[in-house]
Amino acid sequence: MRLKKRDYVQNAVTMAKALLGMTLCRRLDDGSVLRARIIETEAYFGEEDTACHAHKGRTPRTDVMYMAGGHAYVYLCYGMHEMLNIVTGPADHPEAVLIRGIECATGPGRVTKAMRVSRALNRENMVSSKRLWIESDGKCTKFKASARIGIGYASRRDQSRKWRFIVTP
DNA sequence: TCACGGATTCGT
DNA sequence: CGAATCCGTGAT
Repeated sequence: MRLKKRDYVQNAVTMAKALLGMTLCRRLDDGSVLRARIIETEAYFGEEDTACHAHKGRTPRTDVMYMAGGHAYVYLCYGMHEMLNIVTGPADHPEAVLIRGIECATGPGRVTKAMRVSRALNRENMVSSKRLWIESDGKCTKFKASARIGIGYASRRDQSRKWRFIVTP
């Protein structure tokens, strides 16, 4: 079943775990649909999380994270990689889940390449979009938690949080 | 207008 | 493990 708005309006850490095993769906311009099982995620939680892009407050870039859960936040990293995040939580509290891996593509840059996701989908409403959404079969998935990657700029405390989640076989 | 640096990737 | 890569962001 396709996720509804209420499914997205929850804590990003909870959502990051829940998204494991769910299916990321992408309809291309030619009508074909790409589907992939999500196997790795990371949570970014609010201005209090120094690893979160929104920790310095609301800016043109982070504005989308302040929208209600269910929107896509896509940005360019290292000048060359597009990153797909799912905005979660209530409006005005910036939270998001980075999709780090799908079956047959690990690494956030590879995920967007495989699923043909670009910044053109930034701010997309995944509740109503015909181009990007998520489906769940309701099943639980086992996973392991570890520290987030590539956040050396964050506080030691936030670097140590185990907010990276990977499906276990 | 411009200096800074990054939620990475790939090859060795 | 280290270099490539380069545009966007955010402040001036």
